[in-house]
Formats: sequence, C-alpha cells, structure tokens
Amino acid sequence: MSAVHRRPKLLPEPTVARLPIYQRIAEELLRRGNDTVSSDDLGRLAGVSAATVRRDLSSIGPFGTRGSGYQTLDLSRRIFEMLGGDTEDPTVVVGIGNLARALINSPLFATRAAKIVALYDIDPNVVGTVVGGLEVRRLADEDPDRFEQPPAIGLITVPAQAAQDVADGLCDIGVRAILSFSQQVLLVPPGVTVRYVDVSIELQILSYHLEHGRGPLSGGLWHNLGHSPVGAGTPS
Amino acid sequence: MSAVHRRPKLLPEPTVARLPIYQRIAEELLRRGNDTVSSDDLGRLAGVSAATVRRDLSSIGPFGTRGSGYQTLDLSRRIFEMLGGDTEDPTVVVGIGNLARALINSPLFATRAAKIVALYDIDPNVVGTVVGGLEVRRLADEDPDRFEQPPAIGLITVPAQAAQDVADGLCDIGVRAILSFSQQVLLVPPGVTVRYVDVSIELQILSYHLEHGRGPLSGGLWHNLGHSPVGAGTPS
DNA sequence: ACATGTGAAAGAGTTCACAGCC
DNA sequence: GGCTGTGAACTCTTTCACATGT
Repeated sequence: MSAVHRRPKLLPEPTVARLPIYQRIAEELLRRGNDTVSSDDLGRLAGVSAATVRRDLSSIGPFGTRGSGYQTLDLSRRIFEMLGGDTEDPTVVVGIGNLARALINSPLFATRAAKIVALYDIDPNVVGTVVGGLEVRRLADEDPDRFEQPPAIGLITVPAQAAQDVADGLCDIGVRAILSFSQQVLLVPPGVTVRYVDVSIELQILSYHLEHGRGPLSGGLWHNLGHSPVGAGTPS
Repeated sequence: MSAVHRRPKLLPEPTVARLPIYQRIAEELLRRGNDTVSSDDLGRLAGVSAATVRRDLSSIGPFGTRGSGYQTLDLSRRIFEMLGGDTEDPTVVVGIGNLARALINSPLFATRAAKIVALYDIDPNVVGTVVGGLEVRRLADEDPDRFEQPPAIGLITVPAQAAQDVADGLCDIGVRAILSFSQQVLLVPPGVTVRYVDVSIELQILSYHLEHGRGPLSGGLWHNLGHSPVGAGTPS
C-alpha cells in the first residue's frame, strides 16, 4: 500500500539548487553561535529575496517559528535529510590528473552526499599507484559485481576527446549520475543525469556580464550579494 | 539622447547560460565537417527543445536559413561575439594549489574569454615560484596601477576560511567579477558579480536526483540527454 | 518540402501582501 | 512587535502552432 514512499513532494529545480546554499549558511551561523535566523537575513546572505527563502523552506515542510525565525540547527538538518545527504552514494573518479587529485584531497566529501569508492585511469604510469588510499585501476577492466553497492555517481576529469568513451563506460558499470569537468557535451542513455562543471563556460558568462551591465540577483546555482549589515556579521 | 549605447538587447539569463553550449556543439560539428545544423538536432545535442533553440538564436539576431538550418561556422562566431569572447578580460588567480595548477595548465583559456595576468598566494614556499610562465606574488602587496589593463576577473581557489579576505582584496584592486571555488558564500560590494563553482553542491543536487526520480531536461547550466540518433553522429 | 522566426498560449517561478501565530 | 506561511498577482520562460521564406 505504501509503495510510493520515496516521493514526499518533488521540489522545484531552482529550490533544489538553493537548498545547499541555505544549509551552508545555516552551518556557518551555527558555528558563530547564532541559533536562529530570519528569512530576511538568510535571504540577504544567500542573495535571494526573503519571500523566496520562505517559499523554499515552507516547501520542505513548515518548521520556522513565527516571531523569531528558523532554528539554524534544525534548518541544516532538514535540508541535509531532504537532499539525501546521509545516503553516501558510492562514487568513482575517472582521469586521475591534477584536478582529480585536488578533488580527492579536498574536504569536498565532508558533506557525505558522496563517497569515493574507486579511481580509474588509462596511463600505465598512474594505474596501480595509490591516491587518497585507493589504488588506481582501469575502467575497461572493471567488474561491476566487485562492489557490494554498485557505483551510482561518476566524476569525469579526462580530456574532452576521451570524455564520451568514459561516459559510456560509466553507464555500462551502472552509474546513474555523472558530474563532468570535461569541455564536452555527453550523450547518455535515458535515466542517467549529467551535470557539467565547466569553467570556460563560467568565464564566458562572467565576460558577458562584465560587458553588459549588471548580472541578475538570482539564478541557477549562483547569486550576487550586496554589501549590507547582516545578522551573521553583527550578531545581536 | 543616445547615452545607453552599451545595451544591444540584454538577453534572458537562461539564454546566456545556453549560448556557450550551442557554441561548443557548433565547433564540434564544424570539426566533423557538418557545415549546417537544424534547431531540431542542435536541441537534441544540447538537451533542450527545438523551440527553445530557435528562440535563443533568434534573440541574438536572425541568421538561420529557412529550409536548411544554421551555418555552424556562423553560429559559433555570432555566439562568440555576443558573449564578448574576444575581450580577453584580464584575470588573476588567488591560491596556487592543485586546483589552480590544474586550471592554469588546462586548455580552459582557449576560449579567450579570459587571460591570466597574475597569480597570488601567501605561502612563502609558493610566492616567488613560477607557474605557467607567471611569478606568484602576494595579493596584499599588489599595486593595482602596475597593470595597463586592470584585472577584471578573479578566480578564488583558497580554503573556505580565507575566501572572504581574498574577495575583499580582489575588490580592492578593482576586480568586478569573481569565480569562486571555495565552499564559502561571499559578500562583495554592489556592482561585483560572483559565481560559484561548488562541487559539493553539485554532488548534493545529483544525490537528490538519484533519490527522487528523474531530473528535469533543462535547467541552469546543465542538461540531460536522451540517447538517440542525431545529425552529429550520422551525417547525411 | 523543409526549417526558421514569432505571435499567442501555457507553464514556472518569484514577489506581493496580509492573515495568523509567537 | 516581529516573522512565518501562503493565496493571489505578476513576471519570466518555454512551448505551441503556423505564417513566411528558401
């Protein structure tokens, strides 16, 4: 009877992109000792309107307190859960160059949304070496059944011309979400989600904004903040 | 009477984010010898509808040919110009670690939207060394008047706790657009645009999509492609 | 015949504004 | 008094559908 348990509400995409930002701010405020925050301050810190903050937060279930705001601890936890933060999706990385090493050795995976379980490369000088506690292997030689939990996320950090082959290989071993750092548009089977982190596209967008006046105040994953006194900087 | 010269049309933000994708696809098609492409194929490759492609492209001035499509060469060039691609905005990088080295040594700056003119760090072991042909200096010691063209874009690749200070320093030397890789929300003066490249946020978004069914077909900077025969793969 | 360019309709997302609660 | 939560208005985007041009 309760088969469709895993679908509380289906959030609007822009909301999904903003929630991690709210979460990060909530954590920062918590560290500074602010245990509550208003939609007004949160909005100013995140670069969106207070109304948008309230709409976003109410969409994951009302838990603010009228008159005082949201509890930062509660806020952080609720968003964490909503995003499936404690899932620890098994993640693999293909292309162990400078970028991959920077990612592997960074505190990026402290969010525990993803956990690296395998590294791949094709360079014989790299295959067999140990990076961040994991031995680098060959993607083509991989046996999908080797894992208790099959990899769900794949990070692609290879040169553009190799990216499509790698994407195919990842889909073959069962990956269902790809984060690609290559300057290459990827074709994947239906059901696989691809996101791109593309610095050159970011630079082109910034370049456009430099030439044509003001960028907007809110958008995809980014935001533009005005300098103004804010709860975080001047705690009551 | 004609004071507002610098504003040809002001494109919708989602369009600005998609144009670089179209451009990249056009370049790839060009390399493969396809000299024209229809809105239908271009849409399939970019992961958006044909109608959206036509709307986007018509907004930068009609230049398609009815009955046959768009010229890939023309397409690439028009988008390049529209994004201010030949501006070569002077760019500085702060925090010369693994990530910065990966960026500096990558072909990312081949788009010529940005050109690196200075590198900064505070580690005495790094200051004074030469990376990618440029000597690493101290941001705090920098004299803004040293440049003929003052830096317009700043890349921040420092640990989160140092990011705000660096952002302040960048604004001081006149930077008007920042691309931050730090997990830290930045406060900047009005008129400065900030974009974030945040892998941990990307991972959280992917994690959400893994748990709650399908991601959308189009959104901020990303797209989801279905596997289907396409003009690029099967040229006529 | 085929594919663009564009009004008009539909759909999403944001902001307004205020009722309701602390 | 202050701040959340939400219907309603509004704005921005996308999609439809077809007139227009090659």
